Amino acid sequence: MNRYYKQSRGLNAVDCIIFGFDGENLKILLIKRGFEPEKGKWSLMGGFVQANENLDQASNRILKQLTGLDGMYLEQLHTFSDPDRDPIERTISTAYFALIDLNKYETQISAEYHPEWFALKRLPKLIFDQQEMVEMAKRRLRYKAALHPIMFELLPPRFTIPQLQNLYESVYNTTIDKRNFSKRVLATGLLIKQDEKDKSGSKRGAFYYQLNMQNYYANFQSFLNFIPNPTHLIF
Amino acid sequence: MNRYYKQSRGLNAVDCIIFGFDGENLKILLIKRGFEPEKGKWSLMGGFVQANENLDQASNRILKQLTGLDGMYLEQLHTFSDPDRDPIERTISTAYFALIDLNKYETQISAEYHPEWFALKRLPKLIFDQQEMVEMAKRRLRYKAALHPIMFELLPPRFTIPQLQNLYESVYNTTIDKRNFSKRVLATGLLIKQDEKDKSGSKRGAFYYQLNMQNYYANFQSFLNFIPNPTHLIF
DNA sequence: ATTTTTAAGTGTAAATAAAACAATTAAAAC
DNA sequence: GTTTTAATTGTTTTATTTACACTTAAAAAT
Repeated sequence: MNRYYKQSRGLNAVDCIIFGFDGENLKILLIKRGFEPEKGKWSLMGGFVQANENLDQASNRILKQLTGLDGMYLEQLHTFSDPDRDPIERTISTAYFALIDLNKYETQISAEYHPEWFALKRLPKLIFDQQEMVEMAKRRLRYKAALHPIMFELLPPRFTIPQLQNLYESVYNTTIDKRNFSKRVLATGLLIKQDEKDKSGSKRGAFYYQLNMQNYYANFQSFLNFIPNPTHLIF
Repeated sequence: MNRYYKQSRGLNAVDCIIFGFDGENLKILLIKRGFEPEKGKWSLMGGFVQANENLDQASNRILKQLTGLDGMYLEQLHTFSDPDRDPIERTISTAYFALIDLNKYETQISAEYHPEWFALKRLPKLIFDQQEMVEMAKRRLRYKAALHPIMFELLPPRFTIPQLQNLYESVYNTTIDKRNFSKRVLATGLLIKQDEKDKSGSKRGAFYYQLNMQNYYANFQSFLNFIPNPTHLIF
């Protein structure tokens, strides 16, 4: 036997929801779709899965193509499979969500896709079922970040506590008491204080911190609680 | 255009990890695979996705075939996609995990699959990458049940607090103080005490409770905390 | 009938964690 | 040197979680 008999075959694709943070707003990276149907419309970066690769490899390949970056935080989100989600032919697409340090990303690498960052609050209309993919990715990010220290993936290697707090506040659209916030994050043992300060945000300057990578990997799976009242937050 | 050009097409399947609880042990339902390759080996219940259905529909169809049951708790888990995971031809499989009330399930409905319940601790060897699927499903169940009230899906409509505690203890392989446990579950407002007792487990008998369905659906997305010290539990 | 056995049911105090709250300080700008 | 701005830091109060043991209902045994 070299094929299963009488089964319908289709295409498999991946679509990537790429999150970045510019210090103000949580954003996602969109491209202008380069082929029909819906050519020229805003779209998630995606592509077909090749015969010799799995979904993780496909999404990594596609992200590298667009951003030039390797080894970013990448997580399988959900597989979308409505028979008619792609009008051309049946295509089952697995959505991945990626977190990148927006500063590392260089536009010129992928000029052919005309990529642009859009604030989550001001997304353009997306093709197919990608709106739903983005909604799910937002929910997942909020869910996961309430419990695990993944937000660091959106920041540069050196960051300040006020920057980190801004990020949390913007993802959860809330405000957090800064005394309690800094107590909490420092109590995790994940941060190492640097000697230098970031002077860009204020006159006094704020000390840089770096991740303690050892503790980071060791504690990644344990629960955190950065967000006040997670009991009452609905995701 | 009526097809994408020069792309490789393949099969899509679903595989179901079906959990049940017999009062003692957490179990999963396996079948004897009915076709080659690996015919006659223990396997998850699964099947190919048809042209006119999405993955949720496919998994529901397959679960109905095996158990005769509709509308059980069912959640997409992860899509497994290594190019050679199925030796016959490329098949990308999406794993679903299902929670059912083991009492509702009737063996005779699906005699052709020779299904059997196996305690998680004593699983037979499974085909392909299904071992990995089961591992992931176990992790997901423990993760999710620590935060959301999904364990009720494994119990009959009327259950006792000691039964519920047994279930939690067996899923987390731990012991919980019964005073604290009952305080916690009653504090959720999810349980309605019945007049009758279950006399099967003890001389004195334990009062039955039922889910308050209104609160159940309303609070499903909020976090719970049934498990002592979730901060220190590693999933 | 009385006693024994078994698991169900229940309350309080101590410890820990989370929330509320405001004054001081570093450094640039003027 | 004075002003301005945001960073930094600690304590008190409140809420939650944990630890801990005796009483009771009901069947079974005598």
